[in-house]
Amino acid sequence: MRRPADDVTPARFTRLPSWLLTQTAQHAGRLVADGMAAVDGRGYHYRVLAALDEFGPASQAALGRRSGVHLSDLVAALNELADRGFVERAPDPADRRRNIITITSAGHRQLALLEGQLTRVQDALLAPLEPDERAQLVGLLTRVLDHQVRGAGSPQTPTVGS
Amino acid sequence: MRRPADDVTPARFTRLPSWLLTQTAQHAGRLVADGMAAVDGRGYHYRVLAALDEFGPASQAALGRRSGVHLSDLVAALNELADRGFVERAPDPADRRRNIITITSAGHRQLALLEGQLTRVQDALLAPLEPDERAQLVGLLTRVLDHQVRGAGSPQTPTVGS
DNA sequence: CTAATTTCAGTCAAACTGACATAC
DNA sequence: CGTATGTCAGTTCGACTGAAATTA
Repeated sequence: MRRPADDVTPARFTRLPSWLLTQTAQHAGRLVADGMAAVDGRGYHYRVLAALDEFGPASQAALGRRSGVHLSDLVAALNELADRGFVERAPDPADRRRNIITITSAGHRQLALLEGQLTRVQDALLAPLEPDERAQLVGLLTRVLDHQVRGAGSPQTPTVGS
Repeated sequence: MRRPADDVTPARFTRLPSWLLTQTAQHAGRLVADGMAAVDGRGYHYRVLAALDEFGPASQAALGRRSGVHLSDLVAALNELADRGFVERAPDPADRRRNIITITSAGHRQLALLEGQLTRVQDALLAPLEPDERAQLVGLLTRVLDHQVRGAGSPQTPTVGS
C-alpha cells in the first residue's frame, strides 16, 4: 500500500522561497553547530569573540548590539567564555554600571579555531555551487536582508497603552 | 562615548553564507508567522493542509512524513485543525491503529486563505529582487538543499518497503 | 526624575527525543 | 516476536520579554 513515495515533499513547498530559506538555514545551522561543537564551541561564541576582535574591548551592552546576541543571552554566553578563559570581565572604572569585556590570547586562539571550522562549514554547505554561483547567492541574500533590515526596522511602536 | 556606530555588524558575519541564510530565514519566518496569524493560522497548518490537498487523505504517520511535521507535533496540530473544523479524524477500518485524516471543505477555504497570505509574504520578502533574480535565488537554494538532503540524509533510506 | 547597564526568570515557536499502549 | 501507529511528556535551541537592582 504505497501510493506516493511517502517521503516526497509537496511541490508547493519546494517552490516557496520562504520554505527553501528556512530549510537550508536549518541545515546550515546544524552544520555550524556541529562544527563549533567539534572544537567545544557554540555559534554565539564565534559571534561574541569576533565582535571583540573586530572592535576591541566593549561593555556588554555595546557587545550585544555588535554581535547580535541578546543581552539576556549574552550574560550566559560570557559566563561560558569567561569560564574557559577566552574573555575577561572587568568593571569599568569610569562607569560603575558597566563591565568591560576583553578577549584574551587564549580567546584569540579559540577564535581562530572557530573561524577555521566555519570556513569548512561554508564549503560543505555550498558544495554543489560553483564559486561564481556562491557569490551570486551571497549577493542575493545580502540584498534581501538589507531590505528587510531597513524596511522592517521599528517605524512606529504602536503605543498600545502604557 | 561612542566609538563605532555601535549597531554595525562585523563584516565577517555578512560575508558568511551560513549567517546570511539564518538571518534571512529568520526574517522570512517572522513574515510567514505574521501572515498566517492574520488569518488565525500557523505555519504548520499550511503544511498539513497542503499535504492533505495534494496527496489526499492519509494516516497521521504518512501525513507527518509528507508535511515534514514531526509526529509528536502533528498530534497537537491536528487537534487545532480539527477543533476549527478544517480536518476530520476517522479510524481506519482496515488498520485499527490508524486514523485517517481528511481535509474538509472549510479546510480547503482556509488553505486558500493561507496560500494567499503566503504569496503576499513571498513578495514582501523578495521585494528588492527582480523576477529573474528571484528565480535565480530559488534555483540556487534548491540545489543547496537537494545536496544537503541527499548527502547528509539519514544513512538509511528505509527500505521499509511494504 | 529619567535613562542605561547588568542580571535573572520566564515565554514562545519549532524541531526533536523517549516512552508507552495498542494493533499489525 | 518485532514493527508501525498514535499519544503524551519533556528537552533543546534560538530569539525574545519583563522586571529588578545599580549607577549615571
